[in-house]
Amino acid sequence: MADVARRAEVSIKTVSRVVNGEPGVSDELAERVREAARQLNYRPNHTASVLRKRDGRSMSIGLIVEDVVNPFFAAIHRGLEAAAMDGGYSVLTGSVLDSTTRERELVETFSARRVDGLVVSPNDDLVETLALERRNGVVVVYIDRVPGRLDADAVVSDNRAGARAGVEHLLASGHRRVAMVGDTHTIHTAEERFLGYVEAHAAHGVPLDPTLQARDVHGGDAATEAAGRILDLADPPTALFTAQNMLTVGAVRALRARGLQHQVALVGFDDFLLSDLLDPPVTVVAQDPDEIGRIAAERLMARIEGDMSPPQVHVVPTTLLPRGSGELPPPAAG
Amino acid sequence: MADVARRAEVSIKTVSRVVNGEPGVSDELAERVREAARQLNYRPNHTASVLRKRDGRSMSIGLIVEDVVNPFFAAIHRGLEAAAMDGGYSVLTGSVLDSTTRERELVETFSARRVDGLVVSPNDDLVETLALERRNGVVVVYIDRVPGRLDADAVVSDNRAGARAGVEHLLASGHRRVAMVGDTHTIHTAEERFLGYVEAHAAHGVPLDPTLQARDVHGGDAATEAAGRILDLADPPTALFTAQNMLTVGAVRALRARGLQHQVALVGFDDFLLSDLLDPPVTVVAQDPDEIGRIAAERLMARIEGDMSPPQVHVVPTTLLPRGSGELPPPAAG
DNA sequence: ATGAAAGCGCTAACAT
DNA sequence: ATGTTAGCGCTTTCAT
Repeated sequence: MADVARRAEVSIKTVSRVVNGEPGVSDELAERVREAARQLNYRPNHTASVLRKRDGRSMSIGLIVEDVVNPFFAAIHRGLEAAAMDGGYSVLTGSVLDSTTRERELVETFSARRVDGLVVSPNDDLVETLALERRNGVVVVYIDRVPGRLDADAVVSDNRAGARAGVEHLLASGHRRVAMVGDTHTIHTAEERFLGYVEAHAAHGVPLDPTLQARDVHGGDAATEAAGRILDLADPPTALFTAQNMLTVGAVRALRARGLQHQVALVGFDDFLLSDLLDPPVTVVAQDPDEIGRIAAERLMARIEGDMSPPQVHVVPTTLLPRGSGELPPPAAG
Repeated sequence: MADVARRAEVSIKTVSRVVNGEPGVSDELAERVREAARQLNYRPNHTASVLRKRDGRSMSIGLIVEDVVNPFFAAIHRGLEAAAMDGGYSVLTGSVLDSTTRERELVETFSARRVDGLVVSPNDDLVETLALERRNGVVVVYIDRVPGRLDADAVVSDNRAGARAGVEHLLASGHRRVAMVGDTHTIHTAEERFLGYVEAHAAHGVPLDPTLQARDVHGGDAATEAAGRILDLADPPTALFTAQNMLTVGAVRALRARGLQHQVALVGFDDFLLSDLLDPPVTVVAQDPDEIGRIAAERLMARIEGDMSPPQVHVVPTTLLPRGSGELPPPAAG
């Protein structure tokens, strides 16, 4: 900036005014400054500007997700990025990849870089860590999970209602033995989906059979195995409900391996690419991850800009997409 | 930092030494400083540190891709992030989403934030913009495309050899009319894959038929339409080669719509989730995007740290994965 | 082993 | 309308 000032033969402050579009500079000087900046290929140093500014906002936010390759999180990322960019914010990203250490590292790194806010899917450990950052003025919005003590906004799918709708869809067409494959039960989201499964059964007066429930199943391979075990039972289910996209894919493989994909019905939670091209096409309860990302960004920006209203849970509705696998009828009663 | 110094009753410089693990502080003082930092919940201000430091490296890099939701770029993102984190770098991300304006904005934003380097898949316009940034010391690595004038490292799949292998796979099993659906021809990558298609034909002495070539096809819907048009020809192809993952999916839809998925062979470039679960399973030429991301990060970090060797193209091999769709034989000669 | 002072690129506060 | 000076949080340089 000093170089530009020298070249344009004005004071540094005048350059600052022109660069930031502040009033009080004559057209002539402004043009001289712009020309000098062009010649020197000048780029404002945003970080230096932040350092000096009164409110010190860095106009950047951090997104911490389990894995950017998971299409659900990738879509959240895109929704968030679009909204953030509209608001003038940049996005730092990090994948946790099941490593608690890495999670902490990411929070610390982003914090040292003075992000104005963080969007995270928290486990209860992390909520503690985040509490410290928040005392330093970092704003937090939770996605995909609602922490035990709600100390900040959270944006989640309507997990319970969505799961309930999916399972009721099966029960309504006559299924009485509906198995469930669910993720780690300490994850709030997984628990909610399980409750939806339970509620659907209660609503239809169908008793629950614990042998049909595989919980704490994490990842596609584990799901293939778990679904397989249940399908191989002496008294097997006539339908499956899988509570997460990777689990659904795992279950499809298990059904295929047994040639049961046209006999046993399947409803999955969370849509995935090509689900409509499988045989049969897979019925899913679709989430709206783009929207989750967008809302998270907007809540975060509102908070950064001073919104002090009490923390809220923002619930994004889900949509049941009947495609075939969920409409297979139960075998004629024997 | 001043607060910590006051609390520990030492000078600012001593705090700085402790925080940065520099020698020359007695154990006793160091412990006092650490305790004060803990009590005050102190976080070093990385940006201030960068501003003052001699070499002024921000230890951050920017990744600019077309769309973080595309699994190919998502995987690159993950590979890049993992390697960057190992090297102590943070990652800023941005999706271009087919907008040239946005592309420029992202470059400027990242530049103003003083990233040390950028990883981008460039179009020729952008290469100009980037040249300016590079004069300011920003290092660039290209991915997925090789620009006309090679002024920086590039990391790409072996597009030509991969495409050639895929098409030869079809020709070797007797196909003589192999159609091609390819992306915008100004994209270097698309052009290379087309050349692979041409080379395969030359190697097998099979003449090219321009009516079987749909180029400049962008996105899944366009591919469905383009593949459909070719399949509806009076003298249709017996096999398809699709040069990008979205195009492959589009072609699958076109085949399905006509009930031809078991008659017309299909080989796609770039693998995609569930390609093995479709009916028939889709034969693909798989890329290794994780590896592309990793190598890009490593080249970038080496350059940032002063590697001045001439720019190089790093070619990542591809793998033909025969799964079924590519092994459908041509109909018995009539 | 410890610290005081200057200054990175910029903006706030106050001149002129 | 334009400029001067101080200082953001930190590291460098140079003392002690």
